Amino acid sequence: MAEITPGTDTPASSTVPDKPALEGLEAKLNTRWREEGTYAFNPQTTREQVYSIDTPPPTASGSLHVGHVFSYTQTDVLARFQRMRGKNVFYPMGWDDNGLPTERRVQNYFGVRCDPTYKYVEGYQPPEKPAKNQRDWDVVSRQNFIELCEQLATEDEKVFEDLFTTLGLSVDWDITYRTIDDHSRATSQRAFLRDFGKGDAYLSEAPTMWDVTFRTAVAQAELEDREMPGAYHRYNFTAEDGRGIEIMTTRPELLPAAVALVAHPDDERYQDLFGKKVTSPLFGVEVEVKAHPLAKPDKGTGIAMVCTFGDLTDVTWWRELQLPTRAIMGRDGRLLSETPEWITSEAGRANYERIAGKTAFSAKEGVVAMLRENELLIGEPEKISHPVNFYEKGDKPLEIVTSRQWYIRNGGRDAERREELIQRGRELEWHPGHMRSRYENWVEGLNGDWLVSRQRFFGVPIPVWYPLDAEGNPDYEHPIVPDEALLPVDPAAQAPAGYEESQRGVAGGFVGDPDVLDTWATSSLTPQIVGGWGVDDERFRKVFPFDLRPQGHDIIRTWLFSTIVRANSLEGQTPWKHAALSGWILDPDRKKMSKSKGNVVVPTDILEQFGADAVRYWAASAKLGADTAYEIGQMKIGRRLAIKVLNASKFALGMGVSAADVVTDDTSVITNELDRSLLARLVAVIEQATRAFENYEYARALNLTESFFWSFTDDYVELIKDRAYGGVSPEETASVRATLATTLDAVLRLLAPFQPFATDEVWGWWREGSVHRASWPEADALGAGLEGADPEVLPTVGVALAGLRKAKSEAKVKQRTAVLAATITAPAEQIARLRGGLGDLKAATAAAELTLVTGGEELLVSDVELEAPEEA
RNA sequence: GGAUCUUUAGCUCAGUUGGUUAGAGCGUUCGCUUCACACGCGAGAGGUCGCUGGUUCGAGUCCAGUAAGAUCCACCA
Repeated sequence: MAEITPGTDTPASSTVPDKPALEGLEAKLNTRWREEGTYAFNPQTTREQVYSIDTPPPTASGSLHVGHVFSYTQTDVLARFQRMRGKNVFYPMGWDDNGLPTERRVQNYFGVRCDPTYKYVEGYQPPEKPAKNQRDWDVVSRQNFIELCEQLATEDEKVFEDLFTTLGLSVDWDITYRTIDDHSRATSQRAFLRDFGKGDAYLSEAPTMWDVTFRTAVAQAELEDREMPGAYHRYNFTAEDGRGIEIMTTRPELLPAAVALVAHPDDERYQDLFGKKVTSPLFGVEVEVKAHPLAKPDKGTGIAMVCTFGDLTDVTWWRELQLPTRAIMGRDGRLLSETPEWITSEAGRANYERIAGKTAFSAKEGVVAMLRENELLIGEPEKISHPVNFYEKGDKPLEIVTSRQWYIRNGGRDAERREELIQRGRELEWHPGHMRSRYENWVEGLNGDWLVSRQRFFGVPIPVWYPLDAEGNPDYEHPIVPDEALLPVDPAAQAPAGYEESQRGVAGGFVGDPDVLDTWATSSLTPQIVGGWGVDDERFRKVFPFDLRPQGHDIIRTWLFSTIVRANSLEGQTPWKHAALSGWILDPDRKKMSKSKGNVVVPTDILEQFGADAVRYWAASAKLGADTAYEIGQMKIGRRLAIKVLNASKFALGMGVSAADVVTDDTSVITNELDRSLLARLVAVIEQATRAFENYEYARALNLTESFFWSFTDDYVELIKDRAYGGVSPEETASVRATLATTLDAVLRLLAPFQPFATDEVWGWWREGSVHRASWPEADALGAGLEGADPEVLPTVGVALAGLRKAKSEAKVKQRTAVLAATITAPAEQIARLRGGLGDLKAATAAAELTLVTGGEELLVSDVELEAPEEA
């Protein structure tokens, strides 16, 4: 963290080129930064010195997206600010290679399939070319599959690392992790076992949302609604007195699974039926009529058919009314092929056989056909469109099946814990603040604990075994857990302590839990994984709780929430101090960019086309949380700014400006009023930009700095050229040089978080080291040295300058055309300011005579006499 | 059904605790090869701040209502 002492004349690392350009800066400076360890975390540190970032690990097997560029730039800008403020920034990078996307990619890439019951093969080599037919794929053990994943991930990660370095992320590339590597698996399993030890993780047999394609249970956080066509079907149940009780349902195929009819307790129509039996049509099964306040009298006929299970309301009724379980939906999404024993009538059993083994869709057609044949259907089905639950990665509606699953307590079944988690959310500073309400909405809407077991093969195995009793039945009440020192383990491949592998599946032996953990069960531990929880306590204490969690607002309910759940359970606190929520990238039509819409922009192309500083400018112009249009125009502006930085710096340094001219507090050399005015404005910009950054409003800091910089180049630099070239006096030249040096020094620092390449390139022309290791500019000392300086001199002279330029523009002559005479009328105060820059104004406009007149309400330039145009 | 955000120039957006005549860039129009920059420079046109009320000496800004768009959550018979 060597900071250059301002004023020392140190050798520059490169010279000012004749034609400064952005091309090639990314490669050149990235090499230097890596060699010099510019962004390395210093482990010799105190917690107070550290600013730690819990960076989102991108899915390395996914495709590069312009959204990556957008959100990661926003984080990087904040990281660079903190680093310049003297923080020891802990900015690692992780790769999320745990989960379905990687599973699929590894399968297709190598032509292999994972079967956890297979034995590990040392030195396994996948087929040279993947077999075309999936049936011919190699079948490998979980450990071999994980190794293949790591192998492929290494290649995929290289692509991301290249993108991120080209983009200029100031990540410490020596600190990386993968969510499927040994350390992450061990951390995930250790955390799971700790939760289990405390009773925060538990095993339970219960109805769960089930994806019939992937054949796995899914959690509430992975659900999404999709609007689907459906139809209301009406038919009668038969009461004891022979009366028909009409019900309305969208799922007639579940009629064989009916367990009750439910109406509202106050519904007068059904008072006499409560407690009575009714019989289902077609299947002749008796069910009881029950009362429950969740039944809505105005919905359908006011009385609902409860099945096990059609939807989550059925689950509630089943639980609260202690209804029998009559499951007919298999885990493959087909009705059970065995006729259920509760259907006893001959006709009922014959009817069931007609739909046995069919998919939900075909069974529905079958039941409706039977209802029609028997003239039991009341009216025609009424077509509707209604929301249906889907697994976010699935393409068939979810079913509800009963299965034994692992859960982690998340407040979904416990008001006290829910309140605690809401409280944790309030301890966190949200940027922007309104994102907190999304978190609270989610927590308040939880309808159960977090289901973490998945019936998949690839992932972090659930680290438990079950003893088998004398009959060979697993004892789920007493799982066998491994010693933490042995983690990570694979219960499908390893025997628990005290058992031999030969006892697997044998009565009196053991069986491994076949499932893996939900990918979020590992992703929720990124602070623990990268912080070295449990293996490097010293580091963990220095980085946890993290200062910043940057992420997209779409994953508040998953990543952000689950991370809080784990930290709350494991550490009893909020895992971070600040959460920065990035917005979406929208295409120019204001639609979310996505692969399926075919409107994805490849980020490497735009980096190539505009340069990293330009692309970063676009990303950093958007506030946190703001969904932002993908806009090439902003990148062009960013590119223009970066080029301007190079050229304006070239000009200033060409005036003989050097590091020795930079002023920090002793401003005695700066005697000119215009110069003092510029610096007074600079001080204000530093103050405001710093405050904005402290509030995570980097876009505002950029805006302030940029505006100042353009007025510096367009007005100030144009005004002072004559003095800078030495056209007035040595004192005036010294004043200008000190002002140029001080301004350039500060502007480079202010822009460094946004445009790290152009600013560091210029830094190398006249300073030592990297601007990214220089300190953030301080306003106080400089401001004190400028006491009495009038910040309004420059803009007032600027108005006069514009007036004279306008006269030339209207006359359609060159700007360097001489002004023979002109009158400037203004109130006394402005006339006084004008005098401070009158010499520069005359020189810049080639004016021979400017008459100042006190009067009027605003500054007016009049009676401009211009030199006659030259002969062509 | 609950919650949140957005609405300012043709476009993309600033506008901090209410304070003179509402800003920027792009685009557009008219000019200029000015010795840092044609990947440039200068100048101009362009807005009753979604709408209706209210508070106030004063409202783009605060309050209430309303419209349109977007998002999150819940519901899913």
